[in-house]
Amino acid sequence: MDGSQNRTLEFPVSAQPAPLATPYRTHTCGQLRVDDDGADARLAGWVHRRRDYGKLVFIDLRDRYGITQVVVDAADAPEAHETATRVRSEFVIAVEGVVARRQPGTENAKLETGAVELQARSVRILNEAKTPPFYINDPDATIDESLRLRYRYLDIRREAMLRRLVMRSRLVHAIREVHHANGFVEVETPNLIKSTPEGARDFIVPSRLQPGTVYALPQSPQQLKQLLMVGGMDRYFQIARCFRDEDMRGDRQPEFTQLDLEMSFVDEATVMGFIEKMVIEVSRATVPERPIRSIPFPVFEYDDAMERYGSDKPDIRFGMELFDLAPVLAGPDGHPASGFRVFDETLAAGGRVKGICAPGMGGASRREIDELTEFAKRFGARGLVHLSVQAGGELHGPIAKFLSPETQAAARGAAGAGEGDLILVVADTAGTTNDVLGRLRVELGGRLGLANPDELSYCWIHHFPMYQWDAEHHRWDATHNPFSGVVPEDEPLLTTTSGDLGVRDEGDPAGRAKAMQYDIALNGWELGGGSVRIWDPQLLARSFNLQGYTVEQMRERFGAILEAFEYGAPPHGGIALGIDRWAALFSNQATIREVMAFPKTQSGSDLMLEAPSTPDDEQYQELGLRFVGVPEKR
RNA sequence: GGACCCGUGGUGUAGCGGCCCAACAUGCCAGCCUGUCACGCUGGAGAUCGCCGGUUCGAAUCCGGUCGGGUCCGCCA
Repeated sequence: MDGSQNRTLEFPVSAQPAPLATPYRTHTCGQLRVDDDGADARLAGWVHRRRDYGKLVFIDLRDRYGITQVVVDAADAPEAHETATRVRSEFVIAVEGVVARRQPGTENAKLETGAVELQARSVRILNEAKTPPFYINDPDATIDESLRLRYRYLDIRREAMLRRLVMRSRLVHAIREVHHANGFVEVETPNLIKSTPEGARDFIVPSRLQPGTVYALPQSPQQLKQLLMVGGMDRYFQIARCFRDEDMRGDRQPEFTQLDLEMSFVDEATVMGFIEKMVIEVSRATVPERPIRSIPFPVFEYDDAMERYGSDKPDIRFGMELFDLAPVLAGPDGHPASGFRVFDETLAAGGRVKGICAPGMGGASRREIDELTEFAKRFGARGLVHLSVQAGGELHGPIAKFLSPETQAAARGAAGAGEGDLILVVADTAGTTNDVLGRLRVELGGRLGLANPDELSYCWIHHFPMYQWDAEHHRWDATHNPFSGVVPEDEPLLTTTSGDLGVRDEGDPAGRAKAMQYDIALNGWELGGGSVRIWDPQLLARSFNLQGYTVEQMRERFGAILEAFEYGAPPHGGIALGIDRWAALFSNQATIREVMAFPKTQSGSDLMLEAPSTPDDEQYQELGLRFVGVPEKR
């Protein structure tokens, strides 16, 4: 997908129309063709490479659109030649001359402009350049990422980075087109707002006009878009910047971009239907070369996804589903009687014994097995049982001797395993078992190369549980979004065992309620999530109460939206998709940093601007601020 | 908050207790070259091995700390 894998064309970044001619140039460096033979032209750009033959100098001139070879001949243009010998890599120059078809046999098929060259009449140095700290003209060079970030403006000159940003621009453009074509209105919402609890820590901005108070940066425009629905906007979208003060990962930055949208008078099917159509159109417009694996997108019940893939964002480009060993291990009376105590005891205690089958890994080395076991333990498993399938169907492994031939055969059947395969089994609580096997599945899928890297495999996961029990605070916590609606048939469950909403218990019926919550996953990443909201103020209050908010806290934190809902809120629902993740997946990058112009490091630094920094005295004064308890640094 | 990995001329790597005041490639500088396109040839400059401290007769190499970057857990949707 990326430049490093395809070097037939250098800088085929953009085939867009040329910009208007300017005093510096008549054409771009990606534009000239045989048809221009004999024409006068001016080009301007950066010196990609210079080849000096003494009396003859070649300069590869580069801009965003491509590379054109400039020839400077001392015999034809002595002054230009003299300048050309002084030119160095990354100098900014302007060249005037005549376009000429190259001599037969000297054409360069690697350049789109490779059939012609610009024979210079004059060469002007617009700006000199220091020797760059890394290679700009070598697409295969590996460069330390912190160096790239420190000199991001140079990194952006590199083909791979440039094409990713151009692709991202196409992505956002396609999003806007599809939404406008479907009657959506793009509305901007403020970035200086009030804290809206969404689980993550807020970034805080102190107010100068009201010392002692702060704004919060939005974690998402969630409440604002719902208020737009109350405002009758009907169909809203925004390319919204969001801020969350949490620790970073390859797919998480403190500020990131979401496609945020909301629709009125809809149910789950309407919203998912539109989003699916939109996602398909946007994918085809942005990366037409990448096939979408299945349309319509597969839809999984949350419970089902966890059961089959051990994940709420399954990568379904390959199978290797988890399987249940409980039926296999049951004795004639239905009680666990495999003979292997760990399995039997786990099942008797209400846990799960499940496995996955790694095709062709039956010959895995001791070292590989240890690695996988270590992997499983890191995610909470107490151990990992491995069984390799021998030629006669017999299972080999440390615990194989506990299993009768009948049990072995049944296990092989459940696993769908054949000769040479490796069966991996985890016995633990349902949560741990699924989680560990789900992670193993992704890990092994990667090792075995089971996923087609070209495919885009979207799927839906919906009907998440409404709440998770928060033992520490003794309350129900919204699994996703505190505004998510409950599926109509579960509405009566939004109550407590005691019937008194003030008294909450882990066994409350509310724990069984399913949300009208849908996530969309792409190739094993969570691309986005949304829900049909609770629009009935009474029901919303009930839900908030289950989540442990008192009436006062609700007023304090959700006052605007609760009040708004008393003035007639339409049924509404929406979704938010991570643009950075989408772009990273479209360009097969492992981190969203690769599709952001100026990302931050894991510790939240901008290595180029050297942010964050200490405020100056005046800022402290104006804001009435003082840092206390900050360790001396720097 | 925690675990792990990385840090050597401009860049990417090698060296992993004395053979190293550090090697290779590329870049850079100078000279030569009229058809190259990762041009070629000749010559040259350039790092005390992130930083601080320790162990040792001796440290780029071992240990501790620290700073920076990354991956992951927690956190986060």
